[in-house]
Amino acid sequence: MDPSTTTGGIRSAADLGRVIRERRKRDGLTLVETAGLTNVGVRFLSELENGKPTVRLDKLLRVLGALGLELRAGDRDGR
Amino acid sequence: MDPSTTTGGIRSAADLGRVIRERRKRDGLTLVETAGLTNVGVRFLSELENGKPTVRLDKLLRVLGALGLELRAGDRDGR
DNA sequence: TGCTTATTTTACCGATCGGGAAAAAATTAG
DNA sequence: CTAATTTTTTCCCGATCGGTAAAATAAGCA
Repeated sequence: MDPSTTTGGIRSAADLGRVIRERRKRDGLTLVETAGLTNVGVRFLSELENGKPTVRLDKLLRVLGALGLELRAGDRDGR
Repeated sequence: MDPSTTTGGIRSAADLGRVIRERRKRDGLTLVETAGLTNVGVRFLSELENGKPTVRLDKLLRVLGALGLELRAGDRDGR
């Protein structure tokens, strides 16, 4: 199961941070590089990946986009 | 296709707002009610549903949770 | 193993903005 | 036209985030 890059449900900032970091690593990118191509600070990116709960949506979306990720919303029970 | 409550990809705050409002309406809830059970202000909720890009993640997640929604991240191409 | 280098985390400062409460204004429903 | 719902102000404290530098970790290599 779970063949593609689908993640388990994201219910917390920590979950999200995990997903992002995992993807970034998979792409062999450093924080500095990623920050550069997303127009966010390195510090922000680090905090984001570490599950800071109060990050702003726009910044978050920018990072996801740059990493080729996209969000989806659905019932908690899943697929 | 798309049998469950799966949404198209969420790439902007506007997309997200749309999903949230749709779901809230489907549940027959008012902003005041929803704000109450999510511990966020009515103003925030209104702005969120109208696509304010700078909302904070924690508040956002709280609302999604209260509405029985969950986020998922995957490749832009989808499933 | 120990050392060097690459990467990440954290501390500061300052400008900017988020969002709660409450009420008025505006839009929608009945 | 009246009641209900949503949007928008106002006041305002507290926190975010960028840039930068230093500290702490992780990686890489002989």
